[in-house]
Amino acid sequence: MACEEAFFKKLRERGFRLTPQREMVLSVLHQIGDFATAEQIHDKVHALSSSVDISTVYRTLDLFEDFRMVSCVERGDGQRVYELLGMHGPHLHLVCSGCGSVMGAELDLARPLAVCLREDYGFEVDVNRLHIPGFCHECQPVSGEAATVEKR
Amino acid sequence: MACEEAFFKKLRERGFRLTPQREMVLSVLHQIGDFATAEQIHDKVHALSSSVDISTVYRTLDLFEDFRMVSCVERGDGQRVYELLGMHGPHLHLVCSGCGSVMGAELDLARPLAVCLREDYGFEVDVNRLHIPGFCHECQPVSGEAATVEKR
DNA sequence: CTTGTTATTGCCATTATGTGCAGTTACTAT
DNA sequence: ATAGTAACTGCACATAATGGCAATAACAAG
Repeated sequence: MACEEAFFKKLRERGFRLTPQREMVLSVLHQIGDFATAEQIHDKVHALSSSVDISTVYRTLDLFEDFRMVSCVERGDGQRVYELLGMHGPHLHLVCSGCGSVMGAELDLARPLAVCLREDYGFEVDVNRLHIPGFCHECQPVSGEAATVEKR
Repeated sequence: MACEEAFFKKLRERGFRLTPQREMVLSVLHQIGDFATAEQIHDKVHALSSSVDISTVYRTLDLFEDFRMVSCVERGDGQRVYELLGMHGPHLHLVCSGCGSVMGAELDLARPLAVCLREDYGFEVDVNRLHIPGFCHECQPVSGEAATVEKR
């Protein structure tokens, strides 16, 4: 695939190396095509080559994130999920605190806020990494008040 | 302090109990008056009563968060810091990916975005929990391009 | 004050993720 | 093709945070 070639080239240009592990992680991400945990990714990579360690998967995902190839969102439960960017391109992540689902949203919606924060606070927002907590349509909090605390 | 009394009352109304551990955590948060990690908080609580376990501190902070007494932000390094709300009231958190500092910002700035997301996506943003990654004034990324990946 | 109920705690095991290091291997230049 | 160099990996271990559970203790009612 052309986009992968381009990525591999960019890797090498910056002094990184193209290893089988990195190829496999990328391929698995492609195959999954959706959000996946590091462990799910590792499972699939492990099926291809059983000696690949999960720490390598983590490091690879970090690298891909630096390269804006994948983005990572913290799901409601204490686990992170990784998504291959690419065709969809970068977008906002709406993370539902109720069901843990992650929805993509138009990135430009955050632009005005970014401008405000730059002008008023000198803060340069990294919109790519912005993820927004709240409740999706199905999980709307009961009544108008959010400050209701439930007993476990 | 009046605000603490009010909180304790609210606790009891909802069937929670007022324990010395919870009092101590609250008092320590007050004393610190700034962002602190769970471990920093635990250290200070431990000085007051040496048998208090760190898991209790975590659970207490979670509870306080549910009650909107504290808010928690994920700092750049993989650690979370907790802040006592109260006088400052809720606000946006601007988290610098460079130095890890956390800056407060006017909460209303996020309102227009929240409205968009509600109308276009049926997503109810939890502005209290919104924290925004980027770079503070001191840590502005070099040149205009953010996609530069450095070798470790 | 005594007693009963059950939220809470401390302890310890477990999970998810990150790190240090020595051996391995992708790439570069000969 | 060969050798040199430094990025990368696998392993073992470190760390932050969470969960299970029996013992404890806060609160309500008598």
